[in-house]
Amino acid sequence: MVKITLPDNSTKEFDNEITALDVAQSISSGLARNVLAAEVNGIIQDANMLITSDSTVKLFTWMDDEGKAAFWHSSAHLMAEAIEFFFPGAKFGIGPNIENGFYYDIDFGDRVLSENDFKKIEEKMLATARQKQQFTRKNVTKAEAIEYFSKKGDEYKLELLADLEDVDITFYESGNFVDLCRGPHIPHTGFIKAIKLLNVAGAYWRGDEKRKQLTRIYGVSFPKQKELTEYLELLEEAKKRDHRKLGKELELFTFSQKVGLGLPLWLPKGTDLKDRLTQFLTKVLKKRGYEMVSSMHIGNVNLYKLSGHYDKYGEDSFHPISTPIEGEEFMLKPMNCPHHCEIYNSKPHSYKDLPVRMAEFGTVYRYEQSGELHGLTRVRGFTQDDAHIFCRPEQVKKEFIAIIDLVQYIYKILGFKEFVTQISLRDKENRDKYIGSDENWEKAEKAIIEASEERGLKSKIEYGEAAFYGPKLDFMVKDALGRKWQLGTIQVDYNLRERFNLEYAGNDNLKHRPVMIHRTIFGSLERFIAVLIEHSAGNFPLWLTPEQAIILPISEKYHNYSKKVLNLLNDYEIRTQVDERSEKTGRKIRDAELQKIPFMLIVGEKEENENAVSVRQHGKGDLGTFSIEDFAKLVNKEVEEMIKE
RNA sequence: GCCGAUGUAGCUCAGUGGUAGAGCACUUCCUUGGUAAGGAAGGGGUCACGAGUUCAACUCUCGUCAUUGGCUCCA
Repeated sequence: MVKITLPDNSTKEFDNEITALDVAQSISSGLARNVLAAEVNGIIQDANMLITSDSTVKLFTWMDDEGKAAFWHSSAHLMAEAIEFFFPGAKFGIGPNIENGFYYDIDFGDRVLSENDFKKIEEKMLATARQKQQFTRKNVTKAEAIEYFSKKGDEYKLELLADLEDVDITFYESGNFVDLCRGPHIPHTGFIKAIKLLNVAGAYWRGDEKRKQLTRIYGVSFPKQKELTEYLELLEEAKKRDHRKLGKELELFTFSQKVGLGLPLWLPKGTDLKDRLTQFLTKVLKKRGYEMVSSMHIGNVNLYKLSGHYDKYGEDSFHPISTPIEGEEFMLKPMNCPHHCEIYNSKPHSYKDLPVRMAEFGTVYRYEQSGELHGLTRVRGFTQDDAHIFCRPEQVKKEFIAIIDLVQYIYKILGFKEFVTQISLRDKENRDKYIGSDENWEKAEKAIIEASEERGLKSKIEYGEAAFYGPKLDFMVKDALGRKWQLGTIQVDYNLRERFNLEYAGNDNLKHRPVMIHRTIFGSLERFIAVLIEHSAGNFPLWLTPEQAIILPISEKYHNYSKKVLNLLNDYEIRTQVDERSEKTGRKIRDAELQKIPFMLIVGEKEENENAVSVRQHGKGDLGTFSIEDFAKLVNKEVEEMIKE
């Protein structure tokens, strides 16, 4: 007799040994047809594994992340089998499932695999899938496993084996492919109905750039063709929203080989957008007790040696430049914090002055590897929306909460409704990697956790992800396509206050060290604007967009009236232009729509007579006739609504 | 930096071992038109760059640079 407890706490009893599939069958045959994997007493395993004693069972289908994981993991095996068929002797590294699909790292020896090979591999995979091959699990000893892969000549699997204990080593066999694998796998390959191999890439064996580079093949698979189609449509949509494409089309920024890699050139409209963003943020920050400061683009190399950044990141910075006569060395500023420390040190501080909140839109330069550069999201020169807060230890939590509120407010205004947070703490095992006393760390970690809880954030806690100088809280926004982007970060720092001898006089009249908090909301303006472009598909919020409206005269006869409208709207601080080209109205509308300008104001005889404009909204169509003043009020009211706290 | 792919007009892209193409954009002219492309003519390219093979290279080979998908890195 086996007693099975299900997640809803109901129980079922069976006479014999059973599998999770049998459990599913006892509930409904529909469920049984869809079960991909199961969790038995907390362990995720194959749905067809025998259950011999009373157990708690959870069943996973395609609707569950665990089900998808098994599905994609099995798809990776299926791909490996097909690849082994076409490329006998290929050696296999690892082939896991990932967030959206799977990959397999493979050593093809002298052969090269290209995307041209995808089609035949996909077809082979589908043909195999249709055979409903079972994944057979086999317990093997370490010696047996080593013998198998030695014979096969797969040194990667042998290396993986070397790290495994001689217990619970399992092989999975499906068709002609045998793999060292922990599982779980789906019951048979027949579930896999749609497959798409996406791209090939080089990937270092075990992520170590000193080791051999294997060929990584990414793919995705689904139980229904329709889901694959939808997924591919999502990828298409992402392509359409690519900020590099839209940045060009909307004339926001460009790059030039002559200027240099990773050094963006902001065009007039992009500059306008960026400036408006910084102006808005400046206003918000001042309201919240921040003071704006500014520092230069270069700093003495000794400054960064003092801060410790030179030792740690000197390799990733531009080489020092020297003054022509004295030979004094300067570096392009890689971060703002040392400069801000010196601003703090420019006068003595009392505990009464704290916290000091110092903000700067500081442009910094970092040597990013050439292969890393990507549009505006990874560049060599960028502007941080940086701030440093110098406060007393007991103020840390309050400051943290204030920053969390600020970040939330800003994201909301910019149209990001969802974000997730991660708290990065010390590695529990290895505390030597960090500087600062245990006491301070504990205080700071506690403050972060409490602040996060107090604001109802469901932060994921990661141990070992903290910076060497303190714990941090990171913000990741979700964009309109559900993609996550890391933007803001709040970090506590116990390093710089020692190195820069930061102090304040306490109420005991003794010198104390302030706690320093680094924080950014966007990370970098460049990166943020890239994310904003992709999130909004170039349809920026009305308050932020470079051009809010465009005036479209029906013909030359109305150019004078158009200019009158332009001047009036300018008086209302509405950003607009007149399209004076000798084109038909339909054409002007089309071009304005493509430029994603929020409002088109069509003016002709009727409007001139009535002192009005005919308003068409981007993506929506004709809104009817408005007096110029009413239109201005409409825009300004909407803008006000958008940015009010 | 490493592995793969790509590089033809301002943009999007065809194309062939034998004198370089389209659409859009641009210029000029005609047109003055009411809610997503009016018409005509014209200008514009060392086919990324440099070598090699060939009677002949935009095309084939190699190298360089850049772009791109990843890997590694990210104060």
